[in-house]
Amino acid sequence: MADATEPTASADTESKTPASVVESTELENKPQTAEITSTSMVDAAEPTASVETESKPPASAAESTEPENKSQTVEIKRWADVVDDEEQPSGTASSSEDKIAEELKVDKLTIDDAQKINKFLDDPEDSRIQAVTSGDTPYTSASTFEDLNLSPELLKGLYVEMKFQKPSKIQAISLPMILTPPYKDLIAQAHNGSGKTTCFVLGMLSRVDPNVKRPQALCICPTRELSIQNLEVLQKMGKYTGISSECAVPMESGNSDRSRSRPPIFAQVVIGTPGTIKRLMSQKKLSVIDMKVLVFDEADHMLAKDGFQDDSLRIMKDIERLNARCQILLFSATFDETVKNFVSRIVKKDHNQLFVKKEELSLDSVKQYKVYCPDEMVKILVIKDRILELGENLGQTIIFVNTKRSAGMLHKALVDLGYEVTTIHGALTHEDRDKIVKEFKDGLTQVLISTDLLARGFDQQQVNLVINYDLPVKYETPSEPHYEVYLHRIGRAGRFGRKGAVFNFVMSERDAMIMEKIDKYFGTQVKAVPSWNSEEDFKIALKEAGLL
DNA sequence: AAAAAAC
Repeated sequence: MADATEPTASADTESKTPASVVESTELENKPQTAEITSTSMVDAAEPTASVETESKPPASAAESTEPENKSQTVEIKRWADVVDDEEQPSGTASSSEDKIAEELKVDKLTIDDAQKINKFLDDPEDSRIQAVTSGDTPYTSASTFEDLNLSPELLKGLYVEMKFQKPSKIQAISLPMILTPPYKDLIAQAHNGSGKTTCFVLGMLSRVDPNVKRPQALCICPTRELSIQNLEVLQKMGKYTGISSECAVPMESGNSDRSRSRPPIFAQVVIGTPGTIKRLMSQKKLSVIDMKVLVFDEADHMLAKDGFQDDSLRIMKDIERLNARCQILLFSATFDETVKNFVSRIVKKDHNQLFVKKEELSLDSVKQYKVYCPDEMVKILVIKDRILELGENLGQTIIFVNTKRSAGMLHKALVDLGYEVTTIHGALTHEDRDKIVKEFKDGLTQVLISTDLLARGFDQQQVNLVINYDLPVKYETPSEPHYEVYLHRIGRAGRFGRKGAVFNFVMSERDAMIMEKIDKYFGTQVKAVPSWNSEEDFKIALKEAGLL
């Protein structure tokens, strides 16, 4: 197990973002001014956070300095974690505040500071999130959940159920923007594992009027699995609020009731996939008249041309027609330039935005490697002799492939060799998919082969190893890497700042080129494992990654 | 000719 590193994150600083304005359209995301007032930066960071689907983790926590402690806090978990309990903080030093202060003066953008501070505290190169706010609404980043005026029931859910202690960086920055009237739209990018889910889940829960027994918050996700996972987080966090919620995903294909039609939805919060939501709306089984918040998780994909753009826009327009002021929240770890431009045009003019430069998007806690494999047979041998043998004690592993066929073939090859692995892809029945995911989440299976079905958002903290059996490439131009998918895949390891390793299998000259392009794009230098045939080389790599 | 979603 690796260590549990606990991330921490935190943003502590409070920065206020002044407004900078901007029209989004024109300035892409260049933030404009923002100053930061850093008020206090005080504490070291500790984040706690959330569960999310993705984001960057921070690392370590240090806690010694903790100023306040709430009595209600139960255990401390750090960055996002929900589940895990291992934890051990590492100490980061509370670094001298002066240093921090010094840095602070320098900055320009808001959230940047938060990161700088954090940098000193824990994670060495942390990411900077650039914020661009519109209008003159001032926002102060939240150093504690109390700063957010959440209901006591919701706070209890955060501390008792989620075991969060304080907001992670993205939470500290985005929550005030989400919860402060006037409720502006938000486009938010944050690292894998940093706690984005908590941001929009809290946003949905806190904006629901408990007295109105009709749907008031809707969250659209790219897969059935992610919808279910997000609903579970919401139900846990909102346990004491009494707010009702429901999943709107395709019904069990169970033989028995296909005929029985789905009943109308009255839950106050609805989370689901685009097709089902669209259908429910057209059948008038999902009323959007009281909708206050519309969330798109993995928003870049949901609004991409080759993603769910049509369904997403349709849903968005149907809601806005009845409710022009419905707040739209877009979250993802990735937003390529094209999508970024597109989404900033479809949200309201006075929206706020948070972005992270692509060069700062890779998680430092997750070490990336490439392994030259002469042919397909070698790839299987590497999986068998290196990964399955060595990896057993390292936590769980996800092996990504590009096609369902590839998934099936690899699965068969490994099973024939006597290994226990499970495989998931969209051609399986919903029941089988649910079962495979549950077994993996329960830790009953160690190695999971998957298509990009699980590339995004899947949150299983025990995953320390990710294998790109096939490198992700663009469908239209297979010689080009699919940068976003790559980032999402590797983000399945290193949740919340934990350590992890990624092995990219490079079989052809084309693959080598793809890895080069990936390095260039993200500003990384993925190291090569000298020989696929050397157990020692893999051990060194894993040791370097902190897994051995 | 893919991944997923779903009619």
